[in-house]
Amino acid sequence: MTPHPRRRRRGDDRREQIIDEALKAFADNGYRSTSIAEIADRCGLSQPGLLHYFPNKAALLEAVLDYRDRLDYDRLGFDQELHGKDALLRLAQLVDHNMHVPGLVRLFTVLTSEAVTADHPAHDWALNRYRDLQEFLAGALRAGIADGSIRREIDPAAVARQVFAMMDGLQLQWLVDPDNVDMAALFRAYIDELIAYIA
Amino acid sequence: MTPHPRRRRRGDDRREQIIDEALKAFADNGYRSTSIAEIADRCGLSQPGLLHYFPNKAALLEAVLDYRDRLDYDRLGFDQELHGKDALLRLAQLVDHNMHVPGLVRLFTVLTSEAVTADHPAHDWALNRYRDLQEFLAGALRAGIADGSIRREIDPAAVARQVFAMMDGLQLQWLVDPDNVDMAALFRAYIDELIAYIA
DNA sequence: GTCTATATAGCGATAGAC
DNA sequence: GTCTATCGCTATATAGAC
Repeated sequence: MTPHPRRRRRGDDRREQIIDEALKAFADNGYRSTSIAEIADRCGLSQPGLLHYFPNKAALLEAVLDYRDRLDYDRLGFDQELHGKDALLRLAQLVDHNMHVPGLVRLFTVLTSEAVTADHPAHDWALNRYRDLQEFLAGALRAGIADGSIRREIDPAAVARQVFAMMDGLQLQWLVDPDNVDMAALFRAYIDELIAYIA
Repeated sequence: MTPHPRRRRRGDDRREQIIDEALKAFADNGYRSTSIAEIADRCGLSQPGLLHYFPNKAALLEAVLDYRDRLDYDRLGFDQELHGKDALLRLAQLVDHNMHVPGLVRLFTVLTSEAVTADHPAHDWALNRYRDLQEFLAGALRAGIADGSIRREIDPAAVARQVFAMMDGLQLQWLVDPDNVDMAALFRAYIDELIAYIA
């Protein structure tokens, strides 16, 4: 209450609110089908009122994606230099958690698929996101090979791609039919078998 | 040339042409972002001219999905009662082939992700498609268990879901970054390991 | 910082002429 | 079978008042 003008500026709150509502809206209907007027409305703003904070729709999308990446990377422990199996188990934990935030999962899934066309404003984001995730896991697997906990014959880059493919594919099936797909259990079963295979 | 009016009606050609162009357009930009005027234009038709063949946009989408399903199910040999490993190898062949038809793959990927919201006109299609595919493969795996070529401990329904998850996830990565993702090789490696594991 | 008003463009669908 | 014309609606973005 009584927001002190020196430290807690109103503008920053508005920005956060807009990003939050935009995230939900993009997750529900994708980027192209969501109007900024609808997002503005959910914030109790007029459409030009929203455009006071973001110059255009693409800039708003970018802010949403930055926010989402920060959440995910924090949860993954991106910087923590995890070794092979630890990184895989961390991913299984992430999928467990994702079942409680369907909105975020839907945002990622809808946007990534929408962004497969090269001219989409989120195409570079999708490309870099896969590269980052793949390098994170491939690095962890290489570390596991180095310390002898993972067999030398396995291909870290290929396994990394397969793991994220399984994760995304299960997310898609879960989103389409949430009551009949236990995403976390299916992913954990895959990870357990994979760990047994690569050890 | 010189189309005989009795057998080869012009209207059927037009319908096929419209479906073909609609498929490409939906694959490029999704359903919601594609206008029927744009599809009509690619066919050398006006927008009301197109609506002479399909009463509305959703009906056109349905025709496109029917067409796509027919292509896929034919290629899978849906009716042929394949046993365990044969069905898995057939899927690997399908992924090989898919690398030559990126448009069809994109159609499926973009539409399925768009259709995760329950009100989307393709939502039921996506749901039934996964159910059909999952039952096809789960049935084949059960047949493999029955004839002793697959271990009794494996869960046919779970493995079937995982296999299609891997397929879809690799498709997504391939579409985002075609030059750096060898979808067919990654899927075949997964299938080979899976066959070794379940045998 | 937020508004009203508006410019400009696109959408799906229908009516009716040829 | 295909067109022009048009309705009613929605979109992004800008101009300018308060």
